[in-house]
Amino acid sequence: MTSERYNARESEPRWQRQWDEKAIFNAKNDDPRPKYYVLEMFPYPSGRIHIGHVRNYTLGDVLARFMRAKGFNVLHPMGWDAFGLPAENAAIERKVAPKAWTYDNIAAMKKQLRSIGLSLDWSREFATCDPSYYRHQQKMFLDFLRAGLAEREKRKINWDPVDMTVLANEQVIDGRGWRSGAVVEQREMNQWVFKITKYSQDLLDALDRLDRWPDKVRLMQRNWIGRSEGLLIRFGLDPATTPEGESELRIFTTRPDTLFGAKFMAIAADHPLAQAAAAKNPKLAEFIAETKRIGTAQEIIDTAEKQGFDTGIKAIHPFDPGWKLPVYVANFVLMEYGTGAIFGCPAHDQRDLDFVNKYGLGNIPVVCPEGQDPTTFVITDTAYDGDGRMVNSRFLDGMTIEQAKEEVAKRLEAELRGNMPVGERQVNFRLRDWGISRQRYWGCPIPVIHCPKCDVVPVPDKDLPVVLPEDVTFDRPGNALDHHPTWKHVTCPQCGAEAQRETDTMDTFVDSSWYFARFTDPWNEKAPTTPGVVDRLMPVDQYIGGVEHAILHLLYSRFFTRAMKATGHIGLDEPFAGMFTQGMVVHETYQKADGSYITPAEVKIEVGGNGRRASLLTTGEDISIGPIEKMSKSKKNTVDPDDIIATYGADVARWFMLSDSPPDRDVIWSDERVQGASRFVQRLWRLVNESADSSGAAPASRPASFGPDALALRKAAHGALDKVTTGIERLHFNVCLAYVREFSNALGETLAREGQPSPDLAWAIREAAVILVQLVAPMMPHLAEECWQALGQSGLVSEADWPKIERDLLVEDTVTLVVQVNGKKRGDVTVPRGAENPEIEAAVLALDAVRQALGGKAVRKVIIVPMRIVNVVG
RNA sequence: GCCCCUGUGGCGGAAUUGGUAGACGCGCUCGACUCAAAAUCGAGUUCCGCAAGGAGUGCUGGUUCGAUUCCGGCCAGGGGCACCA
Repeated sequence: MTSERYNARESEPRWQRQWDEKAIFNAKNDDPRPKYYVLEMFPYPSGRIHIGHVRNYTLGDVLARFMRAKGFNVLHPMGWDAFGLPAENAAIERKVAPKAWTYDNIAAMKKQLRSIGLSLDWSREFATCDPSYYRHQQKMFLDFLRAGLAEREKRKINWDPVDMTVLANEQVIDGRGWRSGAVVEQREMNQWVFKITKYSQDLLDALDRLDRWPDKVRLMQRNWIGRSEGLLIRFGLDPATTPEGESELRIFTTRPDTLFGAKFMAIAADHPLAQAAAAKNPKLAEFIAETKRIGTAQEIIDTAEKQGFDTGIKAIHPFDPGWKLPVYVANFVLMEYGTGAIFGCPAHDQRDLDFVNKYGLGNIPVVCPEGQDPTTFVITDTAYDGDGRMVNSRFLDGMTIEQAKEEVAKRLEAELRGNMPVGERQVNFRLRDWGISRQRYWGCPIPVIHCPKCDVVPVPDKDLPVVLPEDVTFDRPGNALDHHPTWKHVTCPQCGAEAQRETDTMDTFVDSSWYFARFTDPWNEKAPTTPGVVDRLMPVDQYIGGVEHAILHLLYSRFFTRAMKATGHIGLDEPFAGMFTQGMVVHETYQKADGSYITPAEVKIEVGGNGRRASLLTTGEDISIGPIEKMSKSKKNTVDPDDIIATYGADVARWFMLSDSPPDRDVIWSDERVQGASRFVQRLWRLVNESADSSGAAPASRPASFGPDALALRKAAHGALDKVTTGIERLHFNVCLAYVREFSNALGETLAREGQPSPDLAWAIREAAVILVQLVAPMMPHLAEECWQALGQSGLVSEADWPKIERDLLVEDTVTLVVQVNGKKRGDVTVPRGAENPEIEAAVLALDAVRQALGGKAVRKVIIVPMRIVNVVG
């Protein structure tokens, strides 16, 4: 018997080397078995992995190892999202080249990742900053350009003044840059965009079919795409009040039913009509300028009061030529959405109501709630946006909102001004095209050349890749690529004239929008993907990552895959068949009396009768235990994966990550519980060794029959196997671990019995131990290998087939039914499996507890739920 | 403001399609082993009650033989979006 403790520090690197040498985790592209593609979001090589990575990759690894055991050709690759600003910041702060810094970080992180014991196919590893990757990205950019999926546009863009770069709308959070946190300014610039809006409807519709995605993520994407159905209406303008050359005002509305409640029109400050009117009205021009100035800081917009300025222009109501509506420039109307103009119906829109109340324009209710007398229905401070019947609306009166919308649309579609219908049904999306130009050095160069004669000229395929120069300096702010003395100066590929390279690089979200496809054949030097391969290994069956990428990365990837399909690089639309968003790792915070934060390592926790106390290890002074928060450097509540692995081993870290919380919820890092995981590792090691000892005399072949002890153990083993199997398939890892522990307790109890086991029990113990080790193998692979060896099993457990469930063992001969009287539990009754209802009823009614609970009352009804419960109603 | 999610012991959390609430673990209490500690093993641990028994899944109504689960209304916490027409 082994009394030695399991030594993870010695064991783990040994097994990692063995897996490595045998290359057992490498997927083959010509493997005939069904494939299973597990992917965790690849990391940015910041230099160190954090505990969140450990959780992310452990979740994926359990699935990968499980599916491999189930006989799938598992693709489980890893790479590096290696372009991005931190490398440039490091270059500025530490005078190291971005490339060297990045690759050093990759080497360091790879070493750390290996220490977790992940079953990754490292043969497919790549970094997105490598020309062998981004050359294909440049190729696809040119393909997109030819297909009309990439365009150059003069656009109002979000400028981050700290990072000195453009940000996509998605990257502006609360008016600030997502990375720098600086207040974002609006500027006009030439921009490369990807035409994601061409797929707005498709990206929306396909969400319904992504049934293995979290509802939450689908909903977020739905909202982000923001489809709204409505009516485009061309309002005529009163010529007497209108600047030369302007004759109509186009608005978009989702509420055409409220047209008779209109009190004003409002247009954006940068609407052409506003500009035209401002030409003759200095005060208006001043108002517009003011609005735009405020418009640069999102924070102020959010808190700004609704303001307007009467242009003097009058619009004509489409149903009544005599009805004139004042046209205001308003600070709450955006040029970017719809047509940059609205009609205001104050009675049924709070914002419009606030506006008219400020400028004294009044309101007329046109929708009256059911049961309310229309003649007394008045709106003062609160707009009514509920359901009801149309009132004060001429031919619409009495209709429902839906009927009125339809009627207005029908009439305005039929009415012509000039040759154009006055109304036109339209669908609007909130989604904007994806601006990808970044004024940065450390990114994928956009492969075009600006020629003074030929304009924008794509770099010819034969000249790809356009490689980043390495001799760059970061001595002044802005784009180091643009500052390079020679790189941008080239001749035009078409006419040979002196020309300039595009010095903008691509948003790093482009890099991560197709890496999953590249993993299918990263060795292909000629093309981004290989036709026969990519469609066999894609889509990703299970993608795992943080919910923070629910919109940006996932939506971009869905678009990019469609664009790749349109340009012949892939055969499918949706890259991720299954998506899982894992929770964060959080930790308590600790603060000294002066409010400064203390790291967990510096704190001693004592648990007494009156709760937990914390004190400083060094001085013993009292420390207050603060709220549980996301791990962050500023709160100092982080734990270092290296420390954890050095102290406890990777298996303990993995087991802990899986054990406490469901994977989609936050998990609280707690030292006590990590120690609990550590205890289980030792317990399992003892249990397996004891099993090996007590089953030494087991017969080589399966006994013909089993005694009650052996049978009970076998039932426990196969029961656990069954539950863990379905648990892993559903990603309910925390529950799986509970079943594993339950089963290990059962094995422990069997082993604790006195005396030498009989041959059949010895055989059952061996079987149980083997199954236990296999159940644990996806979660704690190193320990499992060690145990596998201790049990004398051949080969590696990482290569073993998943055990076969003997379903006969899951079926009991007798069934214990809970007995209730009037819904309250009063006992139970055990009957033979397949007993008939009258038989059960008789047995139940014969119970003393039942008779007592009935207290002499007659039985009105007996409800029997097969295999579960009997309820006697008295 | 709009949309969504989540509320179960001291704690993390279990609980097929409505069918024994609290699996499993952490912590705690008591005991065994030990000179002692650690480790390990055993017993207990939702609340009230000596017990019999009763109450109990945020609160409150409802549907049902039966509700943590379904429906209505509140309350609390978390997340997403936002002058979006």
